[in-house]
Amino acid sequence: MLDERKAAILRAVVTEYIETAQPVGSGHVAESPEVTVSPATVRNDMAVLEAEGYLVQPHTSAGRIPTEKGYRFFVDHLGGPGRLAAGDAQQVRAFFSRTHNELEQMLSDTSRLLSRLTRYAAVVVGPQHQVATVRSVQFVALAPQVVLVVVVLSNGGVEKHTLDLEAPVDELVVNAATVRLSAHLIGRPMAEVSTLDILSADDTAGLRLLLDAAKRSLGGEHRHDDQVFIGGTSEMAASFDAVRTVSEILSILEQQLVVVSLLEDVLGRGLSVAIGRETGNEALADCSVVVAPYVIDGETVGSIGVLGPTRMHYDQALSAVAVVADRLGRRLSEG
Amino acid sequence: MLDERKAAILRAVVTEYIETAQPVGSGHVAESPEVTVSPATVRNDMAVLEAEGYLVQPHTSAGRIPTEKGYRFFVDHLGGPGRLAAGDAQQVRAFFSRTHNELEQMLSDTSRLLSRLTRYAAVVVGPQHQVATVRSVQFVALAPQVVLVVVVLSNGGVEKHTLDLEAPVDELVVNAATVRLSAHLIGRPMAEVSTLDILSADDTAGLRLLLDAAKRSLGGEHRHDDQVFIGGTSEMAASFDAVRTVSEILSILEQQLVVVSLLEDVLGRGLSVAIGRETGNEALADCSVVVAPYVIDGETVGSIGVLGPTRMHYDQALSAVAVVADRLGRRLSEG
DNA sequence: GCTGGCACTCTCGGTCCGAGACTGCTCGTG
DNA sequence: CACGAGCAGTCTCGGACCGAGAGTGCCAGC
Repeated sequence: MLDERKAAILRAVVTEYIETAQPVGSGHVAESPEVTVSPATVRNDMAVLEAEGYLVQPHTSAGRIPTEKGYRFFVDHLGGPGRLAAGDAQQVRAFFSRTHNELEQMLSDTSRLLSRLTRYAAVVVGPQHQVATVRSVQFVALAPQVVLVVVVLSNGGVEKHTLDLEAPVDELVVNAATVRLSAHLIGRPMAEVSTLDILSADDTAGLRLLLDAAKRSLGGEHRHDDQVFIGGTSEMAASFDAVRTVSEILSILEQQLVVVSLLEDVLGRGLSVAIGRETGNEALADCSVVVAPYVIDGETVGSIGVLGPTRMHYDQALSAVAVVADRLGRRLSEG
Repeated sequence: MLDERKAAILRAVVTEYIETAQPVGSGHVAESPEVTVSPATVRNDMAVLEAEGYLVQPHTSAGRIPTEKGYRFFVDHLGGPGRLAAGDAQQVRAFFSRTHNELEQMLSDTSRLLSRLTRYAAVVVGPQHQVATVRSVQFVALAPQVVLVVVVLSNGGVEKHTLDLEAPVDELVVNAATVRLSAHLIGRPMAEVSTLDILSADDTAGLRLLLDAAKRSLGGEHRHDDQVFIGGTSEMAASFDAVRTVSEILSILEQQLVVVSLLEDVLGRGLSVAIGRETGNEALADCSVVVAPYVIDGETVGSIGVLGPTRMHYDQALSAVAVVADRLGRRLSEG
């Protein structure tokens, strides 16, 4: 563990480096109000901090910059109170009290809000449909062998699946399927669809075909269906200085699956911040990710996060993400 | 108009500059097989081309680079045959013969395909719902004063609108609205919704309220609802060398409205290529946009395009966009 | 009218300082 | 003996300088 003075020095280095992106020398640290000793003493401590892996020197006779371990200590032990600036808090309140017509529109706007607040890229993973209850089910024939099943959920979400059948089905069968599935599913959470016993022995082959396809499609692996909304990539780009880096990060962000599993990994590990390689993604070595889950009616159904450089304003990002996640969850719980 | 030799010289400059991103000198041009004169002669002609605004010199005693006017002439008069490489053509065929379950998934994948083919950012604007015919209409109550109207279209698209009502409506009214609107709308194109006379004199106030809200919402300005799928931003980023530029372009791409109107502007002017400032957007001064409409059942319903640096491989981009637009339209026409 | 030749210009990559910013170490001091 | 002042040493950075290379414009000759 670090003694108090070393912690103060580490904190000064991290905050100044985040601000200036320049290696920080002992002189600057000594000027910090929290550090009351002379530069020479600071130098001794910085040498220790380097030996213990919290700081590195880009080259001899340069200042120091934090390592991942340094940021980690900063985030874990030196984190500020994390209050949102008054103006920003006001902005969030205003945003969520405005009316948002469509669910997707609102989630997309939320990612913009979050990126505006933090000036980093923001990711919003839409609420899992699993926990929402079903309000309506309908089969619609598009072609003789193609039927669309449309499910409307209590949170305003709509899920649709195209069913490609092996045999043509009749209009009557399609209607029968609608009636049958509605009876079983309405009022129940989506998650139950895979456990339901819908078929009965005297159903026609066509009806069996259709219901079976619907059950497989609706109950299947849903990872695939997660909606992801990403905003603020332009702001994110501005905080790096190599096009190469930006391009690699964009490439990651374009792979929605990767983004979703990234967020869930981070959440799963019980953390809400992943720094550099902690993200588990080599291409994000220069990035940090701040994630928070959001909760609807007591259930964790999705997550939001921001992605920025390792030299991120962690306290601001943490509080922004926390507040927005909280508000979003509450807003979606209402109705 | 340019005489044949000057045209050949311009072409050589443009192609080499596109390849190397370096100013092109008279020596290189003279080595081109299409140019048979000596460097000295080339120099004279290049001076003329510069005076007429087709080329510029970054500084004295450097080679020349094309101006927007130079690119424009190149695209208009010097464009190659524009055949897709065999491998790429194969890739497109394979892509469109694969099954794509959901419409949105397919459009999103199409933008990826196009960006992979061209190595620039690709934009796909989803088919306007206006021309598709309605297959199903349903009202679903979410809360006493909130009703969702869900419309399923013949192309597999689903449109949903949240209706915030001034007064609570009854379940019976919701069902009545479903029946009524279905009767009027099924089998007709979406566009007709605003011209329909749905209400009759003896309708209850609740039904009037609901149908009226639905009509306004479904028939309203639909610009807002255009679905836009953007892919390949990472590849686009890699072709610029200033982070600042990349960030500005990303900022444009994040504003979907701007992107849509950009594509439509370009189409509207009867062009399919906009070079630099021709895009009408100052932030895209270093970019060019190649756009093609796609046609479903004889109607132009959407457009696709790529966005890259002004020093773009125009012939490749043009052919890729043309082929993909054609295939996409055909694919969506089938069923 | 085209071309070879030539003088000129401008960038680019290297080298070479000197200034500045740090560090590590040593030694005096409370 | 912990701290701090002082000092020598190191490394980067920016500017000056220079030569090589690339390219141009012009001119004279075929």
